Amino acid sequence: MITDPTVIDELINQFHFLQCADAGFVRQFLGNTKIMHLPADQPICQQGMHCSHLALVIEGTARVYMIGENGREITLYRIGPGESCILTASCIMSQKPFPAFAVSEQPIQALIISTSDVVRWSNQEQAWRDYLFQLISERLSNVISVVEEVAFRRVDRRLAKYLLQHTDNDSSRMQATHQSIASDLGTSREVVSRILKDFEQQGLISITRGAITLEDRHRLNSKSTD
Amino acid sequence: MITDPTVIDELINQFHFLQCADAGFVRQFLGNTKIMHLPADQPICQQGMHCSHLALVIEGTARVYMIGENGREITLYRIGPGESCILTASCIMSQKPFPAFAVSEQPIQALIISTSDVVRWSNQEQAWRDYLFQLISERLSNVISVVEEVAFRRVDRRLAKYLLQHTDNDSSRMQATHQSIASDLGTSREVVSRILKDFEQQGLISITRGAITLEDRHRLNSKSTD
DNA sequence: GGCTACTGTGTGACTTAGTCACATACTGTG
DNA sequence: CACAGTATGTGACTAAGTCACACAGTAGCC
Repeated sequence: MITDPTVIDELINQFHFLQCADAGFVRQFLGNTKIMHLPADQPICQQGMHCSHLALVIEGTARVYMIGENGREITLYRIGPGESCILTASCIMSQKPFPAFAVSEQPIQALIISTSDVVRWSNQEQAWRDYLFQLISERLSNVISVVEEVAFRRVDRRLAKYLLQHTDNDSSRMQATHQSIASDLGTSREVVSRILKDFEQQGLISITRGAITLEDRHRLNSKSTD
Repeated sequence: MITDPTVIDELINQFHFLQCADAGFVRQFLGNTKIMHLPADQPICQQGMHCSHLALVIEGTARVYMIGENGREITLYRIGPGESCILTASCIMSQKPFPAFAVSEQPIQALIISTSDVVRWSNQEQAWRDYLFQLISERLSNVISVVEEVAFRRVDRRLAKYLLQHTDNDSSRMQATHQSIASDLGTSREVVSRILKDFEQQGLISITRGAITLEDRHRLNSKSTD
């Protein structure tokens, strides 16, 4: 049950479907959900789990990833504000176990919705339904582009792109260990270390423990495309 | 418009949602769809296309795959009777371009539904909606398991599994070129050829032009798991 | 039959990736 | 400053992908 009008305003602002939905639904929605807080680096879903709730992220991010037999990881996608762990939704709608892992990265504030409400509302309110479809579709194309990456693209180019995407244009600096990068890309730490070292020797980046600074975004960009 | 009562019986039998749906919807459904025939090896969707129709497969199969920069292919999943090119549905619901390719493998007989009907019915009929959610979710987990395969599993083991999955227990023979196998697995023809040759030398299979016969399913199975 | 074009397969040499077993370096805590 | 814990570096090796080209089976055609 959510009552604070400031919070309600924020929610309506962030979750577009609440703007399109009719007033009765919004009332019901606010009456049946609650806000949850979760610290950073907490597991959210385990592989094989059955999901009992759907979380809509208000603040913070979560990472959804798989673990291979060898212990290597690969990130499927991240969930940010306004999004939801749609794999959960997908599991709810198809009643299958969750095929991956999810963990909070930053502290998370999220709306919690019970599976029964998820299903009920999807039969009742078009705005909610559209939101669900939208998210699942989004994730499907996310995951498909992950397939493309791992199946076809060279690690050095993927890494170059990754560095560009994870830094601002001005600061050009990112906090990350080689292991965390490897886990995102689905490769091994040694490979990342070697390629980074190579980039450094070419003057594209500079490396310090736990952080990387881009020195030549332009040349790095041409590396990433070929 | 579909009127033939035999055909209607078959459809209701094959598409479960028609059994759950109310009579009015079924009437509407049959009134607004038509049956299409497509020969084998015809392109269905191109990457980047906007989908104008959804096809529900009655008979035959289609393959949904991606092509990498280098020309290599990887199969994301196949669509069989009772299923639908749900990527299309996903594109329809999220209004995004199609991120892959689809091609008929065997001759296809399919129900054609316009995008507007897809959307309209999803707002109107729960059985149809559930069918869509179910399919998209299914595909999402399909594609996720493809990620797992390519990111973590060795090609020889994936190939062993592939051979077992694509042969009956009794005949143990399959028609396929090394290239077609490579395109399914997302690797290159040479790699498949070499591994197959290796399997042959170990007495697990025998190879003839365009076909493979399994000689020792049991040992092949232990190869596939490790 | 024999010629030809086409498709399918084999192979070596080379590059890129991933694995394993370590060595080494940095950082915070007491 | 010593220590434990985390982060990175490196060589040797295996697995996978690329490239160039050889060669074998098949079908059509005269």
